[in-house]
Formats: sequence, structure tokens, C-alpha cells
Amino acid sequence: MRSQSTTDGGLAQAVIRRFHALRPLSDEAVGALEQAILEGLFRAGPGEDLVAEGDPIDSVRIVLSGWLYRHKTLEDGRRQIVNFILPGETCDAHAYLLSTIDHSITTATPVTYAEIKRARFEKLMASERTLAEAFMCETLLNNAIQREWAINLGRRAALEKVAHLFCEIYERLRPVGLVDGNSCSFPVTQMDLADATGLSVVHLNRTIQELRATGLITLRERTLTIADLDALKSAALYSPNYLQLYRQV
Amino acid sequence: MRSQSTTDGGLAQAVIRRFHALRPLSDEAVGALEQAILEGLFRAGPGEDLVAEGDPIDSVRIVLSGWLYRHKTLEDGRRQIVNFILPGETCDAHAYLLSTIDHSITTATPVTYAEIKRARFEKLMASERTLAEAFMCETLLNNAIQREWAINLGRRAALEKVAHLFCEIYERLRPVGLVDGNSCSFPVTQMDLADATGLSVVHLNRTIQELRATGLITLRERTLTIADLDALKSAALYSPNYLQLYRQV
DNA sequence: CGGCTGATTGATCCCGGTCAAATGAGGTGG
DNA sequence: CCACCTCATTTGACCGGGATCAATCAGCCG
Repeated sequence: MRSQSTTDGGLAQAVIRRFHALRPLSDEAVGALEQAILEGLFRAGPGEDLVAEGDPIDSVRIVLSGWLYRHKTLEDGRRQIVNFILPGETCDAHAYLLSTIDHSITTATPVTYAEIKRARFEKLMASERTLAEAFMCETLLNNAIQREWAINLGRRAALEKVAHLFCEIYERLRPVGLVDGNSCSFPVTQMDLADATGLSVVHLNRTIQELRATGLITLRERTLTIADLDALKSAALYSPNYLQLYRQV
Repeated sequence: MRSQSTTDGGLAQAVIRRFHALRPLSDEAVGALEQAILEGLFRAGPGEDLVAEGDPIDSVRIVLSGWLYRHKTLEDGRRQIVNFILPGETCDAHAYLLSTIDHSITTATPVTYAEIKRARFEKLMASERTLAEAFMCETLLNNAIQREWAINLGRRAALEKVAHLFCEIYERLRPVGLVDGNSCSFPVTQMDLADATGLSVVHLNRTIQELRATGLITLRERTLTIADLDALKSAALYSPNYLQLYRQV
């Protein structure tokens, strides 16, 4: 069940860390953002739709913890996950400019998020220039990621697709401080992974086994461990420049 | 060869029409935009790279006429066209916020475009609120299109992919006034089309022949004619809501 | 213990890739 | 005007990666 939450506890840390990696923020900007976040905290359980295709949008949501994914479905049920939304990331900055949204957003895990109403958000953007730039950067980064997914879906072979997704998620979790050595949380089902890579569940399962067999990764109990990141990147034909927006941190 | 151009002749019409369809513009905004466009006109021949992966960006380019495409290439040469850029569309609004760009932009035909330097562009955005919103909308629209491409590449069958691409391009050319009845210009090679749909050239060719055989389309001399748009959309499992940003015009 | 969801395995099939060659359409220089 | 070259489209034959169908297995929860 979705419910308002009142706990705090440095929840906004992931967001702040990530924004700092995107764009230097002034102290005032950090304060204002933190403030806005703490005013509208919410929780959602796993498998809940935060946004459904066709909904109108009138607020911005920022994920403090947990994973979500954006997805689209064809009439006959074929589904494509078009991106994951990780802690610290924004669901839909500026999306209120659209009349309705073109895709759904569903939680993969329990999620904590902040909701900032449109008017509040616009005021924040107007008063904090560095913050507005950071949100703009985030939108551009999303665009870049989406383009990379296009080549992943269109041109990479099954093993490369899955390896690439693992590399990307790992690199996106890094600036938020959510990687621990060479492993990170990976709380999605193989069905979700299949829909994110455009494969069938059966073939996805076999592909993961192949990655395991070659010793490149371990995936157990919702934890991904990458034995040799460079080797995995090489197997994925991974090129990092689409994530360069993240400054070295 | 790329070269500065001095001719005018209502060249900015496609841009203005499209922006109006995106977002109502004030007369002042239109004037200022037109002015900025006419100050920096350029031409490029077909097959030229306007932007290469890894380039830094310090200006915004707006296409007045001609087609371009964004593409990414893997080490071993596999290429994916991740989107087309059509007349009236912007190459890279705000992209100067990125240190370098993650993909290349190449002309598919002779192209006329306007180049607005970053400083000039930012001044324009600051002084014309409706214009800034329109550019923001365009970025969001790009995002939405990119997501739709993900499901196209990941989940649609070959015939559906090609049919869907045809529908989308047709609908994107419509607000710019570049469709004529049920046909429009379609100046790309089958190789490009293959790389845009994630198919091989051979199979793309057979797919087009199938679309021809079923009487859905004609594609001759770089002109696409859609006999029955509804039928084509139905064959493509096309859902228009990702392009809803375009107001009815 | 039964029911459910998710992971795994096996067997078979087919869509779309690959390789190779032929045809066509401009363009160019002699 | 023709021979020749290049690039795009088309066709044919064959192959294989990944889809599909169908069970089985493993946790987990009530």
C-alpha cells in the first residue's frame, strides 16, 4: 500500500550524492532540495504502479530507496521495460509539461520516494539555478541511457545484452554509493530482466547461466557480483561514454 | 561540403510550425527565434557527420530542411540508428551541458540548418519563457520517442517494426506540413532502415516487399505512400499516445 | 499440506541472420 | 553513345540463435 511516511534519517542522501555527481550544487540548493524532499515522503510496496500509461502528471517524484522500472505494453501483452529507476533518480522531472504520460512506472521492490508538487518544484527551479541545471542534466542523461538501450535491444546478441545491462546498472549505482566492492543489490526477477533485454524468460535464464559458467558474474539472492568488471564490459562491448555525465567521484 | 548560407525565403517555417504544434509561442518568441535562426544558416551535403560521438558541443542546431539520423556503432561495426531528425527538429538543445556527446549525427540528405551558439541560445531561453518551455517539451518528446523505439526494437516482429517506423515518421512529418495526402518523402536507403529497425538489410528488404504485397504501402523513388493509415497502424500495433505532445493542428 | 511465484531444464520450431550472387540505376570518362 | 564503376535493391539457399511449449523443481506463505 502506498502511504505517507514521516521518518527521516538522512534518507535524502542518495539523492544529494547523485546530484552532486551530476552537477556541483550550491549549499543553498542542497538545503532547499532536502527540505522539499522531506516535506513529501511516501512509501510503496513492490509491484505497485506509481504511474500508469495515460495518466496526467502534476508532480515530480524522486526515489530515495528501492528500484522501479518504466515499461510499455503492446495490446497483446508483450512488454518492454524501457529503463530502470534507481535510488537517487527522478521519475519524471518536467513531465508535467506533457498532457499525459506515455509509459507506466512500477515498483520492483519496496520504495521510498519524495513527491514534490509542480508549483513547488517550479519555484525551486526558479530560485536555485544549479538545481535546475542538475535536473536538466538528469533529463539529458536519461536520454543518453535510452539511446544506449536502443543499440542494446537492436544490435547486441543475448549474452552481450545481459552483460551490458549488468555493467550499466553497476555503474549507475556507483555514484549513489550503492555498490559494495564488486557487488551490488539486484532485486529484479528474471522475467523483468527478460523484458528489459527483449529476450524470452527461458533464453534469459540460459544466458545468465552462461555468464555464470564463464565465471563473469554471480547472481544469487538478489545480489549481483561481478568477478571481473573489465572482462564483463568487454563481453558486453560496453563503452562508458554515455554515462560520462557522472563526474568522477 | 558544409558551408554558410545566406539565402532566406521563409526557411524557418518548418521550425515555427512545429514549435507552435508543441507549445503556443508568443509573437515575440517567434520573432526572436526566427531572428536567431536567420543569423546562422548552414548547409550540409548528404552523408556528412554534423556531430561525431565524443565531440564537445557548444551550440544548438535546428534543422530547416532535410533528414538526419542519430546513430551509435559498436566496436565491430554493428550500427544502430537510434532516431531520425526531421525538418523543424532540434539536434541537441541543452546538450552543451554534457561534456561530450554519446552518439553521432549524420545527414541522410542535403540539409539546411541553423546554428545558435550556446550563449545566444541561453539568452534566448532566459528572455522568452514560452520558447524555453517549447525546447523543454521537445526534449521530453525525444525521450518519449526513444522509449517507443525501445519497445519497437525489443518486442515487435520485423513487419511490425517497419510498419511502426513508417507510421511514426508520417505522424512526425504531419505537423511540419511535410505530408501530402497519404504520402511523404522518405529519403533513406534500405540499409539505413535496417539499422533503424535492428534488422539485416536482406530481411528488411523482404519485409518491405511483404508490406507492398499486402497493399499497405508503396515506397518508390524515395516517396512513401500509405494506402490505408489505419490498417498500417493496426499492423504495427501503433499507439499514438507517445506523440500526443503535438497538439492537433 | 496445498497453492503460488520464480528458476530451471528439455525438446522442437521458425524467424530472421548470413553468405553469395544477380540485377538495376546513376554517374563518369573516353 | 557506350563501357565501366559504384552503390542500392533484390533473390536464392542455408543456417542458427533465440522463441515457444511443456514440465519439473525450489522457496515461501497461509
